[in-house]
Amino acid sequence: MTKTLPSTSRSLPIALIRAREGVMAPIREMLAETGITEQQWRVLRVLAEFGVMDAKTLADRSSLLFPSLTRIAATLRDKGLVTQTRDDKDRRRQFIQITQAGQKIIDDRAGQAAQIVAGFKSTLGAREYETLLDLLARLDPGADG
Amino acid sequence: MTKTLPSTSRSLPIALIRAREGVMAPIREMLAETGITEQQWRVLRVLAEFGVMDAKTLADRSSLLFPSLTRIAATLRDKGLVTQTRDDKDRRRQFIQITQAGQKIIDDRAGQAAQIVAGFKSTLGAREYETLLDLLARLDPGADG
DNA sequence: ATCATTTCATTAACATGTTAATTGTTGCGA
DNA sequence: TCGCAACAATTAACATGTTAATGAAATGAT
Repeated sequence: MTKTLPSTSRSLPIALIRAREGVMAPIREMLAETGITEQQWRVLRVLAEFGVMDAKTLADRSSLLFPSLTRIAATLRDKGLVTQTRDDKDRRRQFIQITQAGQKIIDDRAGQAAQIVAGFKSTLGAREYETLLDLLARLDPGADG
Repeated sequence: MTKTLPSTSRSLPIALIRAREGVMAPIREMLAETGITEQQWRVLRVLAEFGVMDAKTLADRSSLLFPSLTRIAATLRDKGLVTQTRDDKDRRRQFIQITQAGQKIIDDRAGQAAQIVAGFKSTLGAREYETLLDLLARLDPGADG
């Protein structure tokens, strides 16, 4: 027998897109005031959390493809929000570090961003929020499970 | 007190991105053989499910922004997969319809796509799969709830 | 009828997603 | 040492995401 596709209204890929749009809309609105994009914010957040790291690790932790990170890092460097330095031991490699200006953006907006996320958590309820994160993690092949 | 951001590993936006990547990877792989993109596939699926419709409705049902749909519709028209006709009553409007060639792509791949989705459903379990769709819908401001 | 407003659609400009090709380095084995 | 595979990073090329500006057509008030 031939399986039929689910109606688009119950399609998992489309549901993921719409949920992401719903969550990102207020965050993008907040970030618009800072002049940086959602992806640039993600990179700065990872750098703020883990400190200096090589580009490959940064791309992985930011969930960005390498070509995207190349462009984003150049943009952030031009804005003075990160610095790039070559590894003297292995000159193919590059280290990326957040600057004070970059850290200030994180510090200034972290509370606001946390409130937005807290809003969604209270919308779903703390218990279902955790359930959602667990289920999403199980769709990610990069995760443990 | 100031709330702190969740660790990026438990960030809802990042979890949504990674889950979407996990789900889309095998679908993109399948679509690569057909020469159409994920978004083009989404447009064709909506047209196959609902039939001819105006561009605005199509953009909405495909979860695409209007400028994106404009380009995608032009691409699909050039490939002979859809037709575009002006509304004689209101010449601003445009109707878009799937062609036989477009329908054939859907018919040829629908089973394969359904199997991929079924794989995720069995990974999570039918019950949790439905729970996930419900939770995702509650993050979408466009939905009812 | 005329003008301002609204609506549908396209276009522009820039950033990112995605795959493939290319460049510069390192390391290893013949 | 030479040559080559492997790796890090960039660049290229095309498609899409996103916001803003613009064009084109309908609507409504006066």
